[in-house]
Amino acid sequence: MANEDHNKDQFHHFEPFYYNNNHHGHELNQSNFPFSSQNHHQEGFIDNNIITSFSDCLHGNSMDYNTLSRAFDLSCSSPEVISSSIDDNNNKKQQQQILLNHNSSVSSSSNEADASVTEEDSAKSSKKHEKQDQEDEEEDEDAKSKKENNNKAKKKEKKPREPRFAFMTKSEIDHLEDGYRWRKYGQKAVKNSPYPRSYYRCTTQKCIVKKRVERSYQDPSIVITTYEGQHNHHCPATLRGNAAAMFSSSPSLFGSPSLIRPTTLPQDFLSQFLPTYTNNNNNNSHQLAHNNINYNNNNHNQNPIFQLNLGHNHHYPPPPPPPPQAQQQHQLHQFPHDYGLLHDLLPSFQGKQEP
DNA sequence: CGTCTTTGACCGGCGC
DNA sequence: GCGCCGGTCAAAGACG
Repeated sequence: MANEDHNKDQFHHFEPFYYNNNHHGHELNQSNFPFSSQNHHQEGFIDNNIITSFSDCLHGNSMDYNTLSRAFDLSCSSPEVISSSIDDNNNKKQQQQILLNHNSSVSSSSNEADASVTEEDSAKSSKKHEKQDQEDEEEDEDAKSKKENNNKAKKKEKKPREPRFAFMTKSEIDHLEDGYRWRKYGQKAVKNSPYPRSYYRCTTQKCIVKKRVERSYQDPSIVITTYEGQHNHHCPATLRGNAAAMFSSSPSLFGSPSLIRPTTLPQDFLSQFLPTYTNNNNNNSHQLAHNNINYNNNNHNQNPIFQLNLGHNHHYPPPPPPPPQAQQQHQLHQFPHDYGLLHDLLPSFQGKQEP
C-alpha cells in the first residue's frame, strides 16, 4: 500500500503548516480535523500562545518547546499548514482551555467529540463529585475511605496516554518518511470518511511510539499524522549521519544534541529548512518530496543515507510559488543552519503575523 | 527466510 | 445490556 503510494507520488508536496486559530482564517479549521472521538484529552489544537507539549513529544524537555513552537510559528502564515499538539500528562487545564475555546466554533464532524468531550468530561467530573459528596454524607467514614481507595485503584489501573503530537501535511503519500522505521499494525475505516486510518508502531525494540496516519476527508490532499509517545532511541537515520543529525546538533532549535529526535518532525518539515538532499544510494530509492529529498525506501534495514547538498535544487520541479506572505517565510527558511539567527528572528517574525 | 502489510476478530470505553 | 466506535491483535499472505 505504502509502496504504491510511493510509486505514484512523484511530486508529493509537503508544506509544514501551523494551525493557529487566532490569526488565520484558513479553510482548514478545527471542525475538519478528523481525530478520533475517544481520546478525549489527548488531542487538541495548537494555539501558539498556549502550546506546551510539543517538546515533550520530542524529548520531554519543556525548554525547547518554546523554541519549537516558534519554529512552527515561522510557517504560521503558510496557508497550508496545520499542526496540533497533544499532551495528556501536562497542562490538562490548558488543554481544556484550548479545546473549550475551539468548541465554540465546532459544528459537526468526526472530531466534534474530541473538542466537546473535554467539556463533557468536566461536567461529568463535577457531577460525579456532587454525587460522591451526597453518597459520602450517607456513608460512615470507613465506607468512605474504602470507596476512595477503590476509586484510586481503578484510576491507577488506567494506563496514562502518551503525549501526542499531530500535524497535517499536503501530500499524495499517506505514510511520510520521518527517519524512523515503522510497522503497520492496523487499519480502520474512519467514520464519515472514505479514507482509512492506518496505525503504525516504531519497529525498534522497547520503543512504544505509535503513529496514526489518515487522510482528511474534507481535503483529500491533506494527510494527518499523529505521533504518540517518545522514542527511547536514536533515530536510525541520525545514527548514520545526515541532515537530521545536523539538526540534532543545534541546542537552540532541538535541544541537547545527544538524545534529540529531530526526525520526530516529518522529514519534509526538515526539508523546509534544508532545501536539498541528494541520495547517494540510488538503487532502491524513491523520490519523496518535490524539494529534493531522495529517500532510500529499502525496507530491509537499509536506513536512509543522505548527502546533504544545501542550496541547490536541480533535480526536481520547484514547488508552486507560495503566496506573498508565505514567500516571506520561505526566505527565512533559507538560513536555518544559523539557528541563533533563526531563533532571534522568530519573535519579530511572529509579530508580523499579527493582524 | 525475515520483514512488512493486510484484514477480520477481538477488546474496552462510552452513550443510550 | 446493547450497539457503536477506536484501537489492537495476530494469522496469513506478499515481497525482496
